[in-house]
This record gives sequence, C-alpha cells and structure tokens, in this order.
Amino acid sequence: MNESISTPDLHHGPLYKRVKRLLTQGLAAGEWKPNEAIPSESKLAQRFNVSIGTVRKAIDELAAENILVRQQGRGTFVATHSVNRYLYHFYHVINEDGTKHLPVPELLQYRRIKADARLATRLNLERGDRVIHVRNLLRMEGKPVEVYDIYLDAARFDALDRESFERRTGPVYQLYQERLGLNVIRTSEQLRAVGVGPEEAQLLGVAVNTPVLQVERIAYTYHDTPVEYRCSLVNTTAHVYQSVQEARP
Amino acid sequence: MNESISTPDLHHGPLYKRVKRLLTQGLAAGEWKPNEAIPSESKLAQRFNVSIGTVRKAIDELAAENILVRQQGRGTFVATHSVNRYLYHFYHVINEDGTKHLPVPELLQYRRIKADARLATRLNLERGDRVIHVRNLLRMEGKPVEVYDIYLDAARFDALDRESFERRTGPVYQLYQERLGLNVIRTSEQLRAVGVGPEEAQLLGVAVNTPVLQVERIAYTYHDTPVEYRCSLVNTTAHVYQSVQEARP
DNA sequence: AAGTGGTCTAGACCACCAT
DNA sequence: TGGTGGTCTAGACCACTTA
Repeated sequence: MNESISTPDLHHGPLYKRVKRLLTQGLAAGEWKPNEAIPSESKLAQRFNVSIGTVRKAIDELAAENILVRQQGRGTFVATHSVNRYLYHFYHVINEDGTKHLPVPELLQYRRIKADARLATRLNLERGDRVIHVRNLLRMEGKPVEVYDIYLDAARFDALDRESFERRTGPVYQLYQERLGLNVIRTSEQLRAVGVGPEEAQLLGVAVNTPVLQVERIAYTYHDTPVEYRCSLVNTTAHVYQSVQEARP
Repeated sequence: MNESISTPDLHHGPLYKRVKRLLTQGLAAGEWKPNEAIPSESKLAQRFNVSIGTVRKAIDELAAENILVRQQGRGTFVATHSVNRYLYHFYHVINEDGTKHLPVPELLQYRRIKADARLATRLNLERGDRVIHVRNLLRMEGKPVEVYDIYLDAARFDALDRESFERRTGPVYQLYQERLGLNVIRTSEQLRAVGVGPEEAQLLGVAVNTPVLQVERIAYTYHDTPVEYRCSLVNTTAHVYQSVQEARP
C-alpha cells in the first residue's frame, strides 16, 4: 500500500514531522512490535514517497527520544524495556558509592480497587473506575531499599493477574510491553522527604518516622497518555536517587 | 585564518564531530561570549572547509545539549543562564500544585576555607586548596524553602567576592557566566531524605529533625570539568522536586 | 556479496528577521 | 532586500552485519 503524502502543503508542518507522526502511529498501533526491526530507511522512503534524508530526520528524533534504536548494518529496532534500558533510563536509585545493583522485587499485594479522586486525575479516569493496585518490595543485595504501590487502569491492564506480577523476571515495564504491547516512553516524578509510617518502616527495616524519599511517578506511553501511577518510599540511608541534567557530549 | 581540516582521515572520527570539537574549543576559549552570535553556518563551512550540512550536524548536537541556541533568520547564539533557562533546566523545586515561582536568594555566609578530602575529590582539587564557601537561603513567595552551601575552587573563582553574591539579581550560574565567562552546561545530583539539624531547621522554619530533601550537586562546564559542588536542604512540605525522564516530543 | 545504517556533499527552495 | 537558519532532495561513498 502506498501511504504517500498527498497534498503537498495542506497538511501542517514539515514533512519529516509528518513522517515521524506516521511512524509513531505505526508503533502505537503495534504494526512493529518491541524488539522488531522497522522497515529499512530506503523502504520507508519509498512507502512515504519522500527522500531518505527526510526519513532519517524523522528516525533521528525518535532515536533521540529512545523510542527507536539504530544499529549500523542491522537495522532500526523498536526499543524494549530490557533490564539494561530500565536500569539506565527509569530506575534512579543507586548505591551510595555510585554503583548500580539489580533490584529484586517481592510482590506484597495485588488487588482491585476503585479510583478515588486522586487516582482518577492521575490516570485520566473517572472516579469509581476499576483500578489494579500492586504493592512491591525491592531489595538490593538482599537489603530492602524501596516499597512501592502501582496503580493501573484495570480496563487496559485486565490481562495482568496476580501471577503475572509474581512470576515476572524483569522490570514491570517489560511486563507491560511483552504482555500488552504497551510501551512506556516517558516518566515524570515528584520527590519529597517524609517520615515513614509504621507499616513501611517495618518493611524497610527502619524506625518509624525515619526520613525516607517519597517518589510519585506518572508513566506515559505514546501521545502523552498516562498509563501508570506509582508511589514509592525509598530508604536513603545507604542509597541515593540520582538525577542528571542536560548535555551528554 | 583558514582552519581547514588538513589530513582527510588521519584525525579520528567523523568530520562533524571534529567540527563540533573545534566549536566547543572556541566556546571554552571565549572566542564567542554568551549571548553573542557565532558565525553563520556558511561562514563556518568556509572556514572549516566542509559543507554546510556538516556544520549543521555539529551545531545540531550543540543545540540539543543546550550549549547553542538557534534562531531562524537571526543566527546561532551562545546559550546564557537567563532566569528562564535556569528555571527550566537546573532548578527543579516547584510548588506542590505544579506552579513555578522565582526563588529569591539571601546571602547568609561568604568565607574562604581549605578543601577537606571530600571537597577535594568533588572539585578535582588537592586537600588544602583554597575554596570559597557561600551559604544562601532561598525563599519562594516569601517563605523559606531551601538552604544551600556552595563550594568553589578559589583559584578559578577568585574574582567573586562577597559583594558579587550579595548584589546579584539572577541565578549564580548567570553570575559565573557574566563575571568569569564560565558556562555551566551539566549538573549531576544525588538526592536523599534526612532529618534537618537545628541550625537549618531554624532557617527553614520547621521543627528539628523534620524530614527534608538533601540534594548534592556537582556542576560541570565544557569537557566534563567540575566547577561547583553544592549541598542543599529543601523543605518539601509545600514544595516538590520535579524530575522528568526521556522523550520530549 | 548484499543490505543496512552513517557520513558527506551540493544545490534548491522556504520561512523568518533585519534594514 | 539580503542574510540567516530550516527543509528537502539526490547521489556518492563508507562502516558494519549477515549470510
């Protein structure tokens, strides 16, 4: 099928932006699955009836956004939430001395609840909509470091039952991606320092009211659609939250 | 003068990377000052003896790193630490409701000390080297929100006396830039939750041991050179630290 | 050897800004 | 009007992977 861009300038904006939009739509629609290659640049150029340079510029941006990954000589692939990517893009808790260790999750709770006002606004739902609530404990090198609660739109995540979370071997974003084809591409977090309550204090192995880092996260998929709301408590006595801004020369 | 790149491929790496390096060197050497325009793309192409496309690719990267700023029809400019840039790139404390307000600094202390082991490693100095220590209190909408200690290599920042910090009207990075031509282009931060001590508790207007956010920052200039070490305490009862990861479509 | 992405070039035209 | 950056094209060649 030829999806050539018909009217030369009736559509808004630069050509490569339109190509980028078409690619994003294909990704969102699942035309190309995570870890698969998208068509080669020359094929895409033919298909969209533009020059290779224009396709490259569109892919450039998607690669800069970590949505696609180029590999010279092999092709361009849909980014996945491999352990590696997870570690380097979305998980910011590291050892005090700067080393990273793989966090090991333990499922503490899985249940279905109804959205209150706060959850509804965070997840773009109506009050009373069904929501999945999952609580996990993360350990690094055997020590409990973080306890977090995940909230998901039950309509969208219905296929994920308790076992899915219990048996997963990688990050939850990998789970979402493999089981639902849902790709988290951006997160926004708000951090506070709070005193830990009795239940979480016990889980983290610290005294009640110890200062801990509270991280509220909203995770987004394509088109800025929120798909996960998460609230974490991090024990920062031996670990820190790392945040790097700007240039990577 | 003609700085054309002599040997076609004896130098390592792609041409545009070499062009980028030459531009970065010019910036670091102060050949073009903050807020000034660099030569036009065609001039640079002539000067370096490459095609415009190659110059564009080099500038593309520097613009993506917020080191240069393009303005269609006007030219390409050296980025400055205007209030606006500061607010959107390096200052992450916002109101709980998501609104941003301009923080107002008050100078609490200015003195010269000697680097201990920790400062020495953070700033790439020797133990005992002279260091400037500055303490500030930040207020937002009149309320104290953050107290921070800045540590600077006295050799490099000698020109900055107490008055410089007292009388400044903008962010300190603007001060560094205007007075020393020193451009901060990257920061790396480590966050912890800690109980606030008596002195800082009083400054922030909270009870002793209230959980506050501790932010350790190292700021870098070109070539990954650390130039500032900063340790902040943020009162997160009415404010949060915002951190956004990945794509900006 | 064939196919992929990566670099580099040269030129055309457009959109925007200053004057 | 002339100069600037922004887009788009077409083609050559290189570097890398796979078979």
